[in-house]
Amino acid sequence: MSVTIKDVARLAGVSVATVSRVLNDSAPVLEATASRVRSVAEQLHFSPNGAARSLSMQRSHAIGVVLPDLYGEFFSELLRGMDQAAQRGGYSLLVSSSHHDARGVDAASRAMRGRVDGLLVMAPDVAPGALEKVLPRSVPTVLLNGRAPSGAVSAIAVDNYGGAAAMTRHLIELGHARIGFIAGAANNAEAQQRERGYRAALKSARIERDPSHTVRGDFTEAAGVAGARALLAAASPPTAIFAANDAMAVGALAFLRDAGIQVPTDVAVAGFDDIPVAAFLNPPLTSVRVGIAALGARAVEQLLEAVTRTNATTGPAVAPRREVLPTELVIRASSGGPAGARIKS
Amino acid sequence: MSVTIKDVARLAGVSVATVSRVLNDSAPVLEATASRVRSVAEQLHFSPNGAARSLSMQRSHAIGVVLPDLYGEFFSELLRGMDQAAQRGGYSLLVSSSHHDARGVDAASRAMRGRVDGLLVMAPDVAPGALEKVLPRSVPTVLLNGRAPSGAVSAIAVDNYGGAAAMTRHLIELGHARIGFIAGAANNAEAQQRERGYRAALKSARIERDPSHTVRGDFTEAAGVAGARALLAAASPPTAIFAANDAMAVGALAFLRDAGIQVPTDVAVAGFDDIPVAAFLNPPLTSVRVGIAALGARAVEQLLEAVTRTNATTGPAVAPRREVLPTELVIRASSGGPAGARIKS
DNA sequence: TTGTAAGCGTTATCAG
DNA sequence: CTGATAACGCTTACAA
Repeated sequence: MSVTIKDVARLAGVSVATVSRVLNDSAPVLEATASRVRSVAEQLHFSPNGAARSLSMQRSHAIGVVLPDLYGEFFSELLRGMDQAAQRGGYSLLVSSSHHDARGVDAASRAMRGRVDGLLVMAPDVAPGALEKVLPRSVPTVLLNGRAPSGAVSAIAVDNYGGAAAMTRHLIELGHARIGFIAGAANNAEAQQRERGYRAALKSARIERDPSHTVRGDFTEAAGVAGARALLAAASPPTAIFAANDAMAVGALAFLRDAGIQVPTDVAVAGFDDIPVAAFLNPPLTSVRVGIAALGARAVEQLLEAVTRTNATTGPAVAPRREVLPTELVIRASSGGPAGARIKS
Repeated sequence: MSVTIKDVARLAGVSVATVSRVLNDSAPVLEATASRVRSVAEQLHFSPNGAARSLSMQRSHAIGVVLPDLYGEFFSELLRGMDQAAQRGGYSLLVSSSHHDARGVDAASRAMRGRVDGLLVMAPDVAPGALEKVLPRSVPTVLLNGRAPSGAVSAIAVDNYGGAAAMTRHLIELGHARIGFIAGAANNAEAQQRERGYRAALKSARIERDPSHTVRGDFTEAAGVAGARALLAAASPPTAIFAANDAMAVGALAFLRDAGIQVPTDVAVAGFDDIPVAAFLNPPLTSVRVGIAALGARAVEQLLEAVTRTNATTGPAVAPRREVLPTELVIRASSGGPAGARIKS
């Protein structure tokens, strides 16, 4: 098989303990011995076995990431932020995706037992109760963008409610009274929060909500196409369309173009997330900026803090935290607002 | 700490060996004993420690993925395909990104030693020689979309050359003689191959290449904006722009819109990769379809084949393979071609 | 059918 | 400063 610390020890004429000490410089070693060890290790292309290391040190320097999906620019941004923060802390990412129910999350997190020092779980479509039941208590965990669970687990999320409300207000201020909403899946926590924000803003403005002005999608471009089509078929079609995420807004824009409807002149369009491509769309998409990569990075940082604070023997020793990241309105041409403006919410 | 197999054994009144046998059903156990063990394991929420398991079995059921970057829809698609294929085979993904030089790849792959059964390395901007030197010979490895290395390592790639040539021909057939090219980074293998395809197609058509019709980018949207701007500032500006990837094509489209230039009437635009959003752009983007997720999946499958064939004691026992995936031209409105056509190349 | 014990490759403790 | 050796948690002969 592969070359082990024993091989290095033998060839260098020392004990494995000494090799370990040299390579980690965890204890003083005669420079003569040390350099001999180093050169042998070099020649043999030795690098320590991670599994053995994890087992012995009770630390894997890896964190597990459990995701619902891996579709679209949102997730690559999220992973990018996570990976950066992890690498900064000397950690790697063990990724597992397409877990949409509690059982899937359970299976994924079990499979990671012993291989990760902490868990990042994003499961917007799993009920908090069910979720909490399957989360391992052996490693620190941070929940991402879900419903805040009842119990003692840390969570970080985006201000979905506030962002959606701010966007809705923006459209209202632009003079729109009939604002269509392309919602996300009914059981998706983020989708629900954004929808509540939309409704609340309408209510505050004393605008009665037309039920035919809300259609349900699933966060994909195709759903945006279908959603826009449905909204415009309403008895009194909306003059603005707010999609619960950017992918659906992209679909809406595509539909409107095909239908020969001008944006924003005939219908204004807005999205949520502000994925990188949003600024380059035609027209550029007004959106709610989330700072996706920053969200991922923050989640990792919070988790790593808990990990390093967690003494292996005493168990999780850090109070669960709940963090909500603010959003910012980014106004571009698709809404017909004062392009370039950014409004913190 | 966490509950181990010993705890289960003790509470069930059996030996750890029996617990192991029951949980993996690796040997016959009296049903009475078995169910007792299972129920104790259940109650204790036991799941085996992965590191210990890997160490003992010499198999981690994880594969390492070393990437240059994690930016844009290309990489989320790629990871999606990989994750799907991995999950199908009972494997997880250990991801490490932003490795642009041989040293980075070296560090990443060393860090994965003992934690993964195989390695997927994408390093288009690392010279094959340098790359091969740092690749571990202890685990099977598959190279993704790089230059084919000299030696004995498997590789899988997309037909960048053929795809780019086909796209260039498409634009020529549409009547364009001045075709601008927004290239990728000079040291990026994929970018080079695509550029060679573009040049070859021009040559075949006896079109003399205007040096000012090639500008260099870096695969980002911003580079596409700058590239389009530079091309249109040429003494005799091109009537078509072919960007070496879709992200840059997106940037080009954005620039053209801002400049009030009609696509495809004034200038035709084409990209490469056919990322999912391409079909929803305005206008829809003509591109070279790569099947990004399929590429990732295929890479994992090929690697897994090598992994399962690799006997732990005899070392890699599978002949290195080289696979090139075909591309397909997807013609949409941005090139002004017969929309909906798909041409295999 | 079950238990004992020898690894797997490191790190860390304890003598020397 | 260095070497034995006991963990780490699991699997798997080998015995019984």
